[in-house]
Order: sequence, then structure tokens, then C-alpha cells
Amino acid sequence: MARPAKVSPDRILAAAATEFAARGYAGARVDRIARRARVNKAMLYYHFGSKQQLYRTLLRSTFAQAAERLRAVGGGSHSPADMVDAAIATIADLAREETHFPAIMLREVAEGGAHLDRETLGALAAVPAAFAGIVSRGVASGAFRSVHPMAAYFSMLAPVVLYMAAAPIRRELADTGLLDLATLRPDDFVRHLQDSMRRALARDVSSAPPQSRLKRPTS
Amino acid sequence: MARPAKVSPDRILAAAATEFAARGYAGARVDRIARRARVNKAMLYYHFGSKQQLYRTLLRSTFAQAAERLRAVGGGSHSPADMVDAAIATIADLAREETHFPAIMLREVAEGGAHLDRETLGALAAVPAAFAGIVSRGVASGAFRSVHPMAAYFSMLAPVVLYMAAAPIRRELADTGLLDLATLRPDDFVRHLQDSMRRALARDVSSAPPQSRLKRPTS
DNA sequence: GTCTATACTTCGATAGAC
DNA sequence: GTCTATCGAAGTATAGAC
Repeated sequence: MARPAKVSPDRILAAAATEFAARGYAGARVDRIARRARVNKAMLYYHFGSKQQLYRTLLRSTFAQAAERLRAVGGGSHSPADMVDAAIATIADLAREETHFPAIMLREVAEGGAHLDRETLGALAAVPAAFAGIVSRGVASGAFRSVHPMAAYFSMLAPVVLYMAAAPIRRELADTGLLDLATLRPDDFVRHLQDSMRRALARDVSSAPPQSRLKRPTS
Repeated sequence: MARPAKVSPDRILAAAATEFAARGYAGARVDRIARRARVNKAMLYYHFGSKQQLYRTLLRSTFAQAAERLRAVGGGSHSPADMVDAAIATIADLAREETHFPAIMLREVAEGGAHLDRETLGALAAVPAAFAGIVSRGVASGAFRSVHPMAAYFSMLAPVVLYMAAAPIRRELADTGLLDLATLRPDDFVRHLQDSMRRALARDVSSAPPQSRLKRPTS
């Protein structure tokens, strides 16, 4: 949820995104969400019924958004390698716009989907499915070496999501002087990952085009 | 914490590892930890003082173990590429032995280190530091292309940890028929990642030795 | 749709006997 | 070191007026 929002349900969802991302399902407080959304707590229950339903609604929309963006990338007419570049940039962009996305994804994996119903699990499953489609076609067309699409999915998504989610702890570590990560800027990291994935997936070396301008980091 | 344990504090730590990994700091219940450790709750407080101190103790030992294993890998006399192979296998092995490690790592990143004191943060920082050392030397010696060591760290650790932590949700997705990930076995994934990292880091293609037998997945 | 007040429950932590 | 009993805080949720 980007920033403001006019209507109550939207403001509540935005506040919930911040709270659940920062504290997790169990650590999140309904009172804090209500206060941040500037609505009465009873209003929150009026619209969403329970903390759990609010959480599921948020996650469905978050996962659906990620899956939709990846499907859009896969629907284009670019080369498989360019699509993977674009997929990485897309996930990074999503993480920048919806800052709750990385932490929520990590938490839900760690949680084992404990709070999710079947429908929300389905929304989550659509994310790897969308990316796997891109890789499968690349393998089938001979553009990529023979890799398991799900292995490629984890190799791509995990670094982006973990790196983006680690922003707070990076600051913490920098402030206390324990480790300096300031020299690795987000855009540099995205480019590194794009280069690495290109090399990792290329069928053979000479066939790996140096790079495309298709979709590089934005901000 | 591997399996049983004779003494109370060890049993408590083992139980805490399971509980905190599965439910997170806020979701963990002191009563459940005590019951699982087969000790009285008062005993737990006698040994660890508070839920927070117990958590920090667990995390310090977990992170210290990971860092120590990576330092051991970096201390050998193998080629940088073989060391990276070994580092990946080492983290995967650690995740198999200490099954709480992946989830706890993901959760703490998402949490932004909220419950950690300076000492525990230092233990966490030692993990990337150990791996970065390996990569730095590889870059300096010309074995690797010029990459930011921290970028390589995230590209290596994140897939292993996220894949391993995702085991419960993979089962969930398979059971409900939403997504079949059964065809990607852990060992296959580790090998994929080793191959990918080798290709991603190699200075140029011809210089990338096909593979070493140094340390492949164990189990 | 909106708010106040509150019922009900759970949980971290401790007192105090042995 | 170990146990029972319990306190007090915090949290989800709802009743009921407007």
C-alpha cells in the first residue's frame, strides 16, 4: 500500500501492511493498526471482521500484485534472458513501492503458511508459477541451460527479497559500526543479480548477450 | 540445537529453537517452550531470566555457529570457487542439522533486529563477514570477476535459507495440490546453486573449471 | 458508519514453599 | 534446583449508544 488513501478500508489495509511487515502476525497489534489508519478500532472490525481476515486480505492483494506483474513480464515478446532481467527489476520495483512486500514474504515462508486459507495460499503459489513459466520457455527454446524452473525462481527471488527486507538491519549494523554495507547500493545489487542470473542461466557462454537495456533498475 | 540434551539449559535452548523458528519472537509462548523442554516454567526463568534473554542466547549461538563454519571453509587452501561451493554446502548442511536456522534468520531480517542487543547483532554480522572474506580474496586473486562481496553474499545465502525455510509451505502447497515442488530435491537445489554461483562469479568462461568434488551436498 | 466502555482471554513473570 | 499458585499487564473482540 503506497501512501495515503481516502477510504477507511484502504487506509486500514495500508496501516496493516506496515504493522504486519514490521512485527509479523503475532506481533502486530490491532490497536496500532487502527491508530495508524486514524480509524476507531471498532471500525476496523466492522470492515474486516477479525485480525486474521485483515491479514489474509492484505496478503492476497500483495501476492496477487506480485504475480500479476510477473505475468505481465512473461507476456511480452522479449528474449527469455531479457525477461529474467525484467522480472528481477520488477520485483525490486515492487519492493520499493510496496515496502511491506519483502518482510511479509519472508515472514510467511518462515511461518509455513500458518495463517493462510486455501485461497491465499493459491495467491502465493501464483508468484513462483509466473516466474517458472518464463524459465520453462527459456529452457524449452534452448536459450537457457537445463535448469529446474523452481530452482531458478528461488535463486532469483530470494536475493532480491532478502536484500530489500534487510534494509533496516543494514542501517542498524552501519549505525553501530558493526558492518558497513553502505557501499552496496540497491541499484548496484539489482544489476549484480541481473548479471549473475544471465550468466547462471545462459546455455553456453558465447550465447549470452552482454546485456540488454530492456529493464534496468529504475530509482 | 541438534536433538536431545541432558541438562536443562540445553533442553530449554533446543525447545526454544523449535518454538521461535516456528512462531517467531512474538508468537512464541514461554509455556510451550517449557513444556517441550520438559521443565517447569519457573526453571526456564531461573536459567534465562526472561523470554528476551533466552531468545538472544539462542540467536548468538546460532549465528556464531554459522559464522564459525564459514570461517572454517575460508581457512582452507582450496581455490576460491571451491570455497564458494563448500560455503553453499556448509550452509545447507547447517540448515539440515539445525532446522531452526533458516526460519530464524529470515524472521530476524524481517524484524530488523528489533530484539537484538549489540552483542547478538555482532554475532549476526560475523556471518556475512566470513563469506565476504572468501569472495574478496577471490576477486583480489583474479579468480572471480569484480563483484561486491556483499552482493555475492546475498546471492548465495538467500536462496539456500529461503529454500530450506520453505519446506513446510512446500508441503502445504503440495498437499493442497496448488503447486508441485516435489520434483526439486534439496540436493538438486544445492547443486544448482553451486553451479550458478560458479558461473556467476567466474572471471571469464574458459577459466571456470567444470566442477570440483570438494564438497557436494551430503545427505 | 462511528465511538466509548468493557468483557474475556492469554501470557510473561514472580512469590514463596520445599 | 524444582514446583504450585497467582498476579498484573496486554490484547482481541464486542455490546450498545448515537
